[in-house]
Amino acid sequence: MAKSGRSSEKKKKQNNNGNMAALGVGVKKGPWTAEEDRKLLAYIQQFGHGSWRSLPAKAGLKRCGKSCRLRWTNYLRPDIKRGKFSLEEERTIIQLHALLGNRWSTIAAHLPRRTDNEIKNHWNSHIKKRMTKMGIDPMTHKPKSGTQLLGSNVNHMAQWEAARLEAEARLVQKPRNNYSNQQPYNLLSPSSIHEVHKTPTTLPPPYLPCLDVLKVWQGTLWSNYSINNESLQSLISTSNVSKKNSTATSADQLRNNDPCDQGQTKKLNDQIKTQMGSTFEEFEFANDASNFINGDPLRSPDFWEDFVDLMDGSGWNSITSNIGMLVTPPASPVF
DNA sequence: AACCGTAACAACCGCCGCCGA
DNA sequence: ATCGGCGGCGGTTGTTACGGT
Repeated sequence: MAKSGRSSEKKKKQNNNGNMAALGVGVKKGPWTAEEDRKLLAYIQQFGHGSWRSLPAKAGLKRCGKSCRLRWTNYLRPDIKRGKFSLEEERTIIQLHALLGNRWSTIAAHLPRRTDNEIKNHWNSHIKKRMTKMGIDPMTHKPKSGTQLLGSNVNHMAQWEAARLEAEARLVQKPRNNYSNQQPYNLLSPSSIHEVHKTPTTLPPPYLPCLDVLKVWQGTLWSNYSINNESLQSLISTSNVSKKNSTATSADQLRNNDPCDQGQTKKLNDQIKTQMGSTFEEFEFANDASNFINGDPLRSPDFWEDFVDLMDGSGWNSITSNIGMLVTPPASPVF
């Protein structure tokens, strides 16, 4: 904890955060009723959630603010996708978990319209068990025999990629979390509140940045798993999605699916990727403005030193000359 | 029909970090 | 620099549904 000066008394207070019981008022727990859902939804529709702490009283609920917030974010929010996880979603979860561990909110940021709670539950009740059955340690993503699934170069990439994914998650989460902060929700009125999650949302999809690096990463990581594709397939799902689909390369993904295709930039990236191999990630990071928040780079000075060395003089020149394009090298920040 | 084990998922709890006073 | 309020996160528990005996 960064703020070490906090007293235990304060902690006690915090643990009762938003809890009406702390105020001596009876607070309801347990499953939410349809009536409670209706009240919560109606209030947020009209006023936005505002302060969660004060919401229950205003909305006429005998719940704590925290409970209301959880009910909203994990169940009532209209931009939530529910139901079975697709093959692609499961694969993304496994890959991101290999990189990030149990950082469910970060993982959720890369799965549009899925909540961290849902992903966590799905991991614990489905994926984790399947991995264990297959003799794979779900925490390390390695076979229990100890054989490494990831090559060393991939591990190196993983370090950077984990940082990258977290940074992207921050970018994703900000607009999504602010979605209803102070603004009333403008929804259709479903006949049953408990059908909210089945009702197609009238809201625009949450903002998601283009995850080129994730795509590249996925292709690389997947091809570096030493277990065969049939095993992976059974690990992910029993569905009949073709092996060809499931093992599409990052280049294929960029070529076929990339909604953010920017012509020459993509061509350059592809060429550089070929030229640079695993160091492509470093290039992309430096070349992406979203890796800087308020002007601060999301990577360490050490990284930039390495990167500048890499890009210095002949390295960059050989890449650009092979591509046949005149491109200025990405600038490194000043520390 | 009753009981039991398991799966799935909703909800809670405690801790932590951020931010404004 | 410190404190308190607040929201978010991850771990855990509780509840319900369902299938097998």
